[in-house]
Amino acid sequence: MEKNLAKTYNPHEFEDRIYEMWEKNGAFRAEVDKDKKPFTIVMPPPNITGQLHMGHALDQTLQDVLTRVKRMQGYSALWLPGSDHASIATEVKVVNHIRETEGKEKEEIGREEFLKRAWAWKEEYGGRITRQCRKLGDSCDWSRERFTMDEGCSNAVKECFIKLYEKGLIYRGNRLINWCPECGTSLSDAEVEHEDKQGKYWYFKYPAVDWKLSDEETALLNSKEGCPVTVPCDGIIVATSRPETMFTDVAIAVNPKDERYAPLVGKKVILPLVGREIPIIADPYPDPEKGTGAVKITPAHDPNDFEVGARHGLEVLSCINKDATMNKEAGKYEGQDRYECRKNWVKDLDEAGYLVLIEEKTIPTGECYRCHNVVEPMLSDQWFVAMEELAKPAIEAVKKKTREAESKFTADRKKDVQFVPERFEKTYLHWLEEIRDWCISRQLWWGHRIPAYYCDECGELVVAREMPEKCPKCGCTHLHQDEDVLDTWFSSALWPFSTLGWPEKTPELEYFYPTNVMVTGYDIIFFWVVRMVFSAMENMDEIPFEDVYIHGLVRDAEGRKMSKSLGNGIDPLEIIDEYGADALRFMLTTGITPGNDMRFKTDKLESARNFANKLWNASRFVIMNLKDDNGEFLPMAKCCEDCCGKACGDTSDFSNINLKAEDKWIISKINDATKYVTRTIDKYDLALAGQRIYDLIWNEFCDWYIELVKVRLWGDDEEDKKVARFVLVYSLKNMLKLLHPFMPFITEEIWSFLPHSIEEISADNPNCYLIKSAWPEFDENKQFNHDVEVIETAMELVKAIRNIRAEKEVAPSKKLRAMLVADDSKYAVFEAAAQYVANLGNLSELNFASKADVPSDALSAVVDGATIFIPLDDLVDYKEEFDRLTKEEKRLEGEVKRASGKLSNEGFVAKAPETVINAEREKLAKYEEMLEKLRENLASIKEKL
RNA sequence: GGGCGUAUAGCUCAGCUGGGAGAGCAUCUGCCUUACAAGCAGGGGGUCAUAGGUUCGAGCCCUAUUACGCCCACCA
Repeated sequence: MEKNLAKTYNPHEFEDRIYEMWEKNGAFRAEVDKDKKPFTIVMPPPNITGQLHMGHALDQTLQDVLTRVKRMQGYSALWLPGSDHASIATEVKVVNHIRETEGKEKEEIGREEFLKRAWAWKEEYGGRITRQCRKLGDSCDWSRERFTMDEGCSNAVKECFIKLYEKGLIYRGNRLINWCPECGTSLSDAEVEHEDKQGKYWYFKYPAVDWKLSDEETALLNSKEGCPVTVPCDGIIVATSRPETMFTDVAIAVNPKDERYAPLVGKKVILPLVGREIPIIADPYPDPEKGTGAVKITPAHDPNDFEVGARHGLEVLSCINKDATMNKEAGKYEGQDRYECRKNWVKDLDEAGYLVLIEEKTIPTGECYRCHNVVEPMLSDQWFVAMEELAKPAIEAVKKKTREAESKFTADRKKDVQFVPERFEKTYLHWLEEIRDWCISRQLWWGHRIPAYYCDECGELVVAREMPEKCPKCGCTHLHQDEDVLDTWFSSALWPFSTLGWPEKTPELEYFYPTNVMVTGYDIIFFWVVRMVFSAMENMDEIPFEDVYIHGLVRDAEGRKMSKSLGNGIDPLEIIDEYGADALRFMLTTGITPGNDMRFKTDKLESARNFANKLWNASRFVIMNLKDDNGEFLPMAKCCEDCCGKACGDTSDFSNINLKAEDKWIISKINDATKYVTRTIDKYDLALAGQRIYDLIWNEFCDWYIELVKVRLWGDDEEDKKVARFVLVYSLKNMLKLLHPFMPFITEEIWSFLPHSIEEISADNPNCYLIKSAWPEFDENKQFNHDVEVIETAMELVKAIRNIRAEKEVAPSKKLRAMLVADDSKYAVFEAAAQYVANLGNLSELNFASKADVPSDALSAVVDGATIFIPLDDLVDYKEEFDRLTKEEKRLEGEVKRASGKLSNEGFVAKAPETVINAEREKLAKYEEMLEKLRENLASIKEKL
């Protein structure tokens, strides 16, 4: 029975099967294990509203790579999955769904029925997302899966809310908030997106009430350059981008330092058409340089005006309803939509002669981050978190000075949060330093209902976990709960510890917290990262994570943001169907620089898929050669006699194995790569790590080692065959381990075809799956210098021969005769290299010779320490050969010029580090010698021309 | 108004603390060489945005400029 991989790489044949095996065997289960160090990542919970998009795929693959590496390095690695109820986003979807399927509005079916449907939605779509995570290969501990509205998380929310309320950090207040008329709820500042929109300034005249300016005063008023309108003597002109708010203007403000308006302060004007008289007040807010220098004040519809109003004790009148229609303050426009009213109102003002000027302007406009409708500043009773006190520890947790001062003394746990890349620290700090109170109540049903109760009798407010039996003030037994729910980010903010059991003191919380790294996109630093940090500092008195690894956005091939409206989104599941999850993962993790956006190009995917195929075939080659005629794995080298008796490659002790130079070479390459990959992954440079593994497998193992080893596998030396097989398996296994975090499926599949040691198939590891295998070990001292030099010298010569072949268009299959003229000093190296050169260069013979023995018409190539000659008999075109050598001469001349230029620079010799100077001297000597030899060859060819 | 990012081969992008410009794709040439045509071998292609500066030495550090992009911000 042939036991080998299928002929072609087809990820669909094994990806699902392997994932099932992992899950069945509890491979991702992370235990509280005091003998191991914990490593924790808590997954940013995807919303249950939809399906996985490419951003999730990137985010999760990064986390999975990190988790798998740490798991292999012996940590108890927990990647905790979950999903977010996404209050507003889900509610919108469920409302639409009910409208479509039942033809009803949510108010018609009532809160209770609505929530039933929302939970059903959650069951359906929440499950879909976790299935998609599995397709991606996410190695999360599904037994610990959480949901932001599950019982534990809900308790955490209540606990936190009550604690903050009792400390006075949560309060209820009537303040100006952002209101989305479409979603019908308040929004936090972070949920409002600012965009410059094309709009207008309308300049209106507000007529004077019993006053008139003198000619001098009028002239003074119009003395300012740049004022777009001429101000009359009997009224004031103000500009507004929102005329529909005029109904509730309560004053006109001018700057007290603005001399133009000094005579008018204290006077009154008439609100056009409305007829109400309003005062002209002096306040520092208006900027004399802008517009006319006079500003209308509408406290209920503008945050600035609200403050001005408060300073002057002005009335707060509102003319816009929560559905963005006008109320009775708007008089005959009552009931009209805000924009319809604007149109009619401006028209009427114009006809009445109050409209002075219209200016086209770009207006900064606030939009709802969910539905992108224009947000209305609105006075409303809401719950707020007082941010000033909470922000301080969150700032300290990230600021550099803290880190430097404390890191020296921290034993195990870090006290500060490190951003990767560091620059996002600025974004974070800036936002936190300017933060305002957080409006956390939402006029929605889907979410954590605010744990506040009101007495129906006396109106007393009680904040408690459960509804009180009776009012503590009046004893009335009729209470009702606050109708609102909390901002969805309130529960997300507790995610790093609520998922581990807080407020209970669970062993998990003790062991896995603080988490090690939070992986997320820069687009939710404000929404989420900031709030997790201050929530953790407040509730846990500890940071929530040590590192924040910020990644960019996945854009489409043209660099546009993927979005539903553009229809340019790419479904990760479709990509997996076409290329396999491994290819997608490799593409996502190697094509990026931390913090930068990436473009989704299919050529990168193909390249990753081809790489998988390459590995597949190389593995097929290895496995193919492991077997004897009976289809059994052959007994292998010494190491294995102690364990499985097979070519398990499971050792790094080579002392009893008679390694050949190429064996040592590939082992040293694996050591180099392992060191490099370990180092770069520790720094979150996954792309560099992935690239190195790619090079190791493709360029070093496939292109060279396999080719070098073939002749031995096909030879007669049975003992040496065993060595070759052993090194093949050893190399392949270590490469699989390095690659496994990036491409878990294919590596696991190949792994299952390889022989394993007793340890690897022990009871502890019954399925020998790679996921529990150790990260490769590397030995700093194991460099095998001489042998490595032999192989690399051979590689140089082979390349030179191949170059000659290609340039002269000699068929690769044609055997060539070659002569090598080597320097005495490196003779031994060339002697050892000769067999490899002959094999890979496809030479019929390779003789060592002295220059005198070489025919003068031979083709030649110079390498460090030797010249190789290929007598081509009648095939030589001297002109071509002359050109070829001239080209090479120019290259060497360039090298010599560069090196000698440096060395003749006094400053360089005086100031550069000695090692750099010596290296440069050696290079110069080498290239001068090579150039000299080449010129000799060139001269003899020239004679033939 | 503040803050940040990006400009390197035809395209998409790497380039770690300054010490001989790289990859993938595309392109050209030759190959079905018994793991792989999703492949093998060889080649061509870059004044590292511009201008200064620091340095023995700059793609990398500093300053300014230009272009594109992003984020924050209560200018009527």
